[in-house]
Amino acid sequence: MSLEARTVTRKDVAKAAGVSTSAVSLVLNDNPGVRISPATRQRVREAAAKLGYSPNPVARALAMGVTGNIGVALHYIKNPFNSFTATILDGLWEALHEKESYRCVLGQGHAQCLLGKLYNTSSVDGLVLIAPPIDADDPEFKAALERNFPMVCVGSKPKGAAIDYVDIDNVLAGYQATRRLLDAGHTKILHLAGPLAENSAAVDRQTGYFNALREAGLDPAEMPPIDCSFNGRFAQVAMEKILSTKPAFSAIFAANTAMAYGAQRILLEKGYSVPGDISITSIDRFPSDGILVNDTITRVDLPLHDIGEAAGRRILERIQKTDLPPKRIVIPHTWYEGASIAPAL
Amino acid sequence: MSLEARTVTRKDVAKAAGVSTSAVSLVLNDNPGVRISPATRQRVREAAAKLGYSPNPVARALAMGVTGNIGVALHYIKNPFNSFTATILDGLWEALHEKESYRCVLGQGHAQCLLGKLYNTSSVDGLVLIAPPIDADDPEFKAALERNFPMVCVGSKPKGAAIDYVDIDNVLAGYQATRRLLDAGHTKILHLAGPLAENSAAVDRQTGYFNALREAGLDPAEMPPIDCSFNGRFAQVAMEKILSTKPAFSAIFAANTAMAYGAQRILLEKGYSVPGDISITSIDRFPSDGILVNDTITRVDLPLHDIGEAAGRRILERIQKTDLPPKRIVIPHTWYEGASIAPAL
DNA sequence: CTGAAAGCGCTAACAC
DNA sequence: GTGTTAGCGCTTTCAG
Repeated sequence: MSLEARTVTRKDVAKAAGVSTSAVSLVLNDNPGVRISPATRQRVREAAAKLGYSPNPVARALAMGVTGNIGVALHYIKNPFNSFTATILDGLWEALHEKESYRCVLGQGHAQCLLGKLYNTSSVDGLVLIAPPIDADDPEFKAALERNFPMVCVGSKPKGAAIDYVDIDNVLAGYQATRRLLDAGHTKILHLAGPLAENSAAVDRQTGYFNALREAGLDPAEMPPIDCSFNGRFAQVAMEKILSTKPAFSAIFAANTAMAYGAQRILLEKGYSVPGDISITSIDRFPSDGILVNDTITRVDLPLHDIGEAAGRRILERIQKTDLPPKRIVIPHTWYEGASIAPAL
Repeated sequence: MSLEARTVTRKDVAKAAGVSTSAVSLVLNDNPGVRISPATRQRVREAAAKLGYSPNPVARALAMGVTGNIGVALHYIKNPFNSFTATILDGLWEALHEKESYRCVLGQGHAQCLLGKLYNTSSVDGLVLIAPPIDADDPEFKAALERNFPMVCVGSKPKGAAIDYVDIDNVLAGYQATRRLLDAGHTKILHLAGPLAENSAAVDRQTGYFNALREAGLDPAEMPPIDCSFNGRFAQVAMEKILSTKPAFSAIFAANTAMAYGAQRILLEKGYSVPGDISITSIDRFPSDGILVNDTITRVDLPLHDIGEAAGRRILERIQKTDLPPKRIVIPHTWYEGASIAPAL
């Protein structure tokens, strides 16, 4: 009897109720197919209640081989809980609580310890990877994939991996954002891309951009997209550099709004007007906290909550039936008409 | 050998390395005080690496009695991941990853299952309660408290509970927000309070409001605060009702910005100008995503990130030394001068 | 220095 | 119907 009161276990309940320990399990788990006299049930329940017994989830997990929690791998190095991930989590959360109540275990997302720390065979029953910065032949990732460990990717996936993948149609989104500018008469459209090397969404959006240009008879090679790493700062730096040479564009398609705002900021600072001189489109969402935001950039709106929800439902599905074929789940997006586009001169 | 490859265990490693299973543990855990021949160590490590062995965390947790993860109880019924909690989590996260890498287990926060589901004696090593809607004599809560189970409250705490509590000085904040209006010459100040019945922060802010009024020789009883439950909608409803009778106030102190914006919205709709006709102060923060927000309400700024960080450090401390006396941790806040105050006429 | 053995608390198959 | 028993995978004491 140490400082902390001894934890009450099945044994105590069994003794108190005058039954065997397994009887306790059977009663408390309402094990179907096993019938126990109502009198016994009653006694067990009472004893459990009186002693304040609740089964040790760790022991239970060890015995049953399931933990009841699913891991979420966030990868944003510095601030994993921005409003982007938060909205996804919110949707995920909702899905995970629809039926049984799974818990979310949040894991650090540095590539190396991503899987090793979180997954580890049995600490979680499944894994939701939010825009994972892993590549397809990461050994841990490959092992998990081969073992058929339940995983679903959100918003981006390791190149070429056969794995569930939830996202919008990024090619379409990139196409629409570009097309909108083309329709307004713009022909010189600068594309601020995301991290093309590691983010499949960035690549897809760029593809959409290329498609739209080609469809309009323009040459994508004329103005190569700029990799700003989905980062507003980088976009600012890039813009400054570009503007220092005479700009040969009248519009920008930024692959996310952080870059869009970064670019806009510099444009305004340098005396350009938006959309007067330069039009902008983007792909992203806003924090929907009911706070009034300066909501001006015309864009594809990301249904983050829905994406999270779909991911949640899918991981549950996959935990149930571990041998489902990998599936791409496309969430429909919408278009938001802001005030960042003007007709080309 | 079922569909899923058999998981590789200590035994396999032991066999492969030609040692006993305990030797494996000893080597892999770098158990101090136990010396093992470098040759053996080497062989064990190699075998483990080759087999891709990693210890089962559940079994380990059961054997050691610690899980390495800390539970976070969110209570916002509908959308737990708003930018408010996200910012706290972000700070918490940072603290939890400073040394060893604890994991966060997120739990549903409905009062009943809050503790029962999450805490359960050994599924988590400690608990961070974010503005918990529990009361001090909830049996589970009391039991945990008595057992000295590591817990810390953030932003609000069960009335009268002897428990660690991290927050700003809400009385001071309420005082400052009110005082600022008084200094501008306002004497009829409406207070939109939070859920006074269950949220200690709301109560404290109200106390600050009362203090400021009294100090100025005004009678707090003249215009009773309105409980809007920290909710923008409720604030809107309340405002409409109040405005339908001739408003007898020239300023509003809203205990959070959701209410402030809710109130402002109705005021604008009804043709009042802010701050022309009505001045507003508040206590809150904004999403700092680098997105341009319409940042006009003058207010006390909530250092949410710092609060989360402090909570993380504290829970770690408390896990280490389980018998620390309960402590109130006050995080300094700052003042943000927006544009929502005009001198009283 | 190494290996055997006893749990951690729970579940589930299997006799009684 | 009810109780006994053998693990789940790991740690750790205690002999060898």
